[in-house]
Amino acid sequence: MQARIVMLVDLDYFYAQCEERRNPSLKDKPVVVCVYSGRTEDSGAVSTANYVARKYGVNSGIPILLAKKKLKGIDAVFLPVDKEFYREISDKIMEILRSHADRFEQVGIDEAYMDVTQRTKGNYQGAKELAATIKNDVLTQQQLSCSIGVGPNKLVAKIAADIQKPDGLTLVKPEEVESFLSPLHVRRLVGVGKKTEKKLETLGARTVGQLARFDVQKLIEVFGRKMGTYFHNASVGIDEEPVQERSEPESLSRISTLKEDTRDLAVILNEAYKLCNEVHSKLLQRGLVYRSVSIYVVAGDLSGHSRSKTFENPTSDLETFKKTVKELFEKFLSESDVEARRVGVKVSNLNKKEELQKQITNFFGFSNH
DNA sequence: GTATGCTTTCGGC
DNA sequence: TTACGGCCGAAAGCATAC
Repeated sequence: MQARIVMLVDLDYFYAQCEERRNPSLKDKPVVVCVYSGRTEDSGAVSTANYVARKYGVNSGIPILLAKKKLKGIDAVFLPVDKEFYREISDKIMEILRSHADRFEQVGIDEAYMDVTQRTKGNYQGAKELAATIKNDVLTQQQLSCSIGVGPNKLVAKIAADIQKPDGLTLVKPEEVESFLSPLHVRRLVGVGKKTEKKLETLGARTVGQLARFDVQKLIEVFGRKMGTYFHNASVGIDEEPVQERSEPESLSRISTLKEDTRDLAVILNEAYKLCNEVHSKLLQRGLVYRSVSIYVVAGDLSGHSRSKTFENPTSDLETFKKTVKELFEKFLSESDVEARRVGVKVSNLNKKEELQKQITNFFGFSNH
């Protein structure tokens, strides 16, 4: 059993960089890729901005109108998201990355983990050269830059990739892991959210280094065996999570913004059913069945609310989906007095249809041995 | 007590 | 002065099971 070498490849400011590639004259201007909600002209939020725009404080998630204010008087370009175009580019780049990996795991549209232990023979100089080759291949074949983190596992590779970007390459060798992680805030560890951060702070652990000095037993007392052990391991850079193909998504959802805020069930369902149709057609395309249905409401004050229901048995039925969505919105409206600004629907607990049938067949047909 | 499953909320991109 | 998406998986809280 050899020590692993894992890479995390992150495509830089992905949507905006795709737009720069399509129209290179944008390159020296602020480029702001926006999700327009359609409620009013320019209502919506910024999805991604290039680094020229970021210098002006234009970051992901801010309102489009705020971005325009920050860029007032500047020769900036605002574009709507073109997800299909980005998806095409992503697919081609992921193919390149996959060809350089022993094992490959795509995470979202612009990130992937690669296990490169075998082909680098566990050698970090080899890994550095491979990473440089990958960056060069992506640049010459698809004209996009990326940032790569290299380390002994996914946890370290992911954090390393964040150290230098855009166009970064950061290696953290096993003997460097401790000094690399020590000064970082505990919040950077996967599994540490706001509440856990608070709890750890109370215990006196703000940084990963401070967490590492805690007795495992103490952590187990506070967080339970599973999480306590996990936190201890993470704090000293131990992470055994394998790089694994992610074949299917865990959930499929659609959300959209209403013309105006409302509590009118008919208006809400009219929109929600359209979303159901779209989610359902994606389900069929992928040959998936669902076991849970959720609805989502963003209120006028932008607070989020949801309701969900899980069935005993999986189904792919559209009418069941819509009926459940209706029940959940009725439930939500009776329990809450907020007005809906955006409404969404989601299916989760997904499974491949054929595999389900295989399981049933196996169970009923071939289990008598 | 700890694990597991379900529901709701949070937060990254 | 305010302004505000869409999608995903992770986190957190709770109930129940072992």
